[in-house]
Amino acid sequence: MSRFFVTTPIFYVNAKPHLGHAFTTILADSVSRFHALMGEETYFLTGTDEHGDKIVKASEAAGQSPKEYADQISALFRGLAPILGAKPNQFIRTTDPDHIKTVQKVLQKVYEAGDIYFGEYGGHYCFGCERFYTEKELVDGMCPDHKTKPEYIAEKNYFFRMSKYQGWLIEHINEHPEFIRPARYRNEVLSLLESGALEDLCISRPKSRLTWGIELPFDSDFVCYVWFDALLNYISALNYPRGERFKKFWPAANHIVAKDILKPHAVFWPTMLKAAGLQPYQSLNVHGYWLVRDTKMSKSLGNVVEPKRMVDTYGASAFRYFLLREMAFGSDASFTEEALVGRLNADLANDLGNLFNRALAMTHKYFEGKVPSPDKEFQEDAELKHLGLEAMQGFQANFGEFRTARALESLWELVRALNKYIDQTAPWTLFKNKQMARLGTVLYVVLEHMRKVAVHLWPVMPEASEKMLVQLGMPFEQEKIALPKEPEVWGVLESGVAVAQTSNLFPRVELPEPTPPAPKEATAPEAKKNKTDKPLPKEAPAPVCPAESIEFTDFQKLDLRVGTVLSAEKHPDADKLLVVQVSLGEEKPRQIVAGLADRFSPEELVGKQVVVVANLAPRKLRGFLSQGMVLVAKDAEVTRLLTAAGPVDDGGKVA
RNA sequence: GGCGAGGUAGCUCAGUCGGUCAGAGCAUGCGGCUCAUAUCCGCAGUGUCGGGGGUUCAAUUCCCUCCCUCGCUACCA
Repeated sequence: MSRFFVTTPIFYVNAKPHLGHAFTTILADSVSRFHALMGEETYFLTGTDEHGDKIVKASEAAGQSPKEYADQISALFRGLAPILGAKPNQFIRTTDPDHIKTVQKVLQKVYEAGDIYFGEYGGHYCFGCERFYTEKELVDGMCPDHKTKPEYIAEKNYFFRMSKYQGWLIEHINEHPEFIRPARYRNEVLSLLESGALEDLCISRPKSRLTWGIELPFDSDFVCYVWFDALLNYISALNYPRGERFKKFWPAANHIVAKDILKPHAVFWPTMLKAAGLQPYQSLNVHGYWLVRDTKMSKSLGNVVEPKRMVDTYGASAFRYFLLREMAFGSDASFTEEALVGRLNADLANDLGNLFNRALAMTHKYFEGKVPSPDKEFQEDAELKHLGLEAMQGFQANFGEFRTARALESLWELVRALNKYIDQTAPWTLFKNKQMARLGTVLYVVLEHMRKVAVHLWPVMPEASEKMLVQLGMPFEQEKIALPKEPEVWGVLESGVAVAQTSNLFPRVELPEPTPPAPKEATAPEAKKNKTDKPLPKEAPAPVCPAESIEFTDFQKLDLRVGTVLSAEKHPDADKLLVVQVSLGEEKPRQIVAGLADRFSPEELVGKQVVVVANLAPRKLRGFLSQGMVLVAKDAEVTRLLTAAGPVDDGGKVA
């Protein structure tokens, strides 16, 4: 029996679950179910990633210990799958003792193999900042923040000899087209690998700076870098190295990730596996982002779609269908409730739901609710079967490669063909003409195809699919379904079996009342149907700020000052940069490197009063220290300096 | 600036190793049916397949160039 292991990334517990996490989980669940129906033994893994500096910071902010904090957020993620109708086989946490042991085993193994070595890292440590600075970051040899000379510390860190495997990885990717897909991400990784030398990966953090992590087995003064720890969940969950699961499911691993974590999965992870003497995973499947009204949605922005509300409002099946139907594999997609409602009505209510309802109703009207026996096959029956065969094959081929949108598109060709077939054969006319044998055949052909559709939809909408099958008098039994044969088998539905009287799985829905403002032209049918005699209310002013709001104290963190530009010149080694000296009423003028050379000439700036961010962390830009940021206002057309309406003393505060 | 991916009907997209390849769904208009969830079926469109140039008997599909969008990166602060 062939095997299929599918994973989501383990989600980082520094924020609550949102649409992106929901999608990844739904996609993993659906492909897992698909492969199960295809006759494979499947294992579906998800979980949470809980170590690292960011978690420490977040827990401090919440006034909790890292573990308490991680427990709390992890529980939210654990609760996500059931809401979505997803059934992972395992939920792993990187704080699980078994995982920790495995990570240490692998570290030890790679260490003994000689692929982990001591190296001296960074060196310039500023005690004020509690961090290292690279040569590049230092300003005249001083800490840019504290203006003190950092101490040179030869901090020993452990490095993974990743560079050693660069050639191997390139070759492996070239030889296995399915290793990273879709191809655009494969190309991206290849160009990354081929463009320059891969550096070794620093995989340790000294405990003096971070203790919230897994201790290195060969040096108790260090903990493991969070990515090295996290990626290993994929095998620790299988009880590497001796577990039954590991023997069964490795290397049949198919990872699903969003495009932001492509590099760790496409570069770190395979080279880690290679170094540990393990075979690389089978495929890395990269999907895009869900945008919200074409604006980026992420943990750090406030415009997060709440998966639970969508499920509560529309049902898990419809929500899953929409996400899997709408996002082209690898590309970004836009989430709007209008689009969701549009799909739900057009595809599910009108096409599929109505098909079920009309077919069941006719079975009751003409055959007392029992599946009729088919008689002689007509040409039109054969044609429909052929179309159905191709539709189902198309579904399977695409779903197997994670292209769920195309798979569903293909299956819907059958759904639409069934509606058409009913119209063409006109059962109501056959009934009137007492052609019962033909009528029985027609209805049987429709019902049997509906069964096939329902079975294929199980991975996408398990709940709805099972209800459809109950309505057809054939409750879902996973063991009895052989999806690979479904396109061709015929006559599975038994004649004489009672079917449901009606089907109301997908009622039409309207957009919930406080209709969100639609900046773009609405595409949902409701937009037109809601038209009344009254003129539409004047469009509300577009929400100006999609970003999350901040507290006043956050604003206060900014030290905005007015200053006069004393001089400005082009940066000698940069096209876009100007080096300007701005008087802020301090002893010395500030040197600010501004990316304005393409918009302003140096002469335009000299003598002007500008607004600058005075407490921005200083940084060297192309060799020149920049101690602030000059603010401008811009639209699509112009860029203008931000200034006060009248003269203000240099150093005047903006508040 | 460099690298990469794209620009195809109002919208979302499919497609072409150059020759019925100008398509699907949604939206729009008209017509039909009545089994059905005001559902379904049929018909009708519009498109300079981003602009320009080139190769060819023939290009949306190949080459060059320009413009625009997005991603990564950088001299983005």
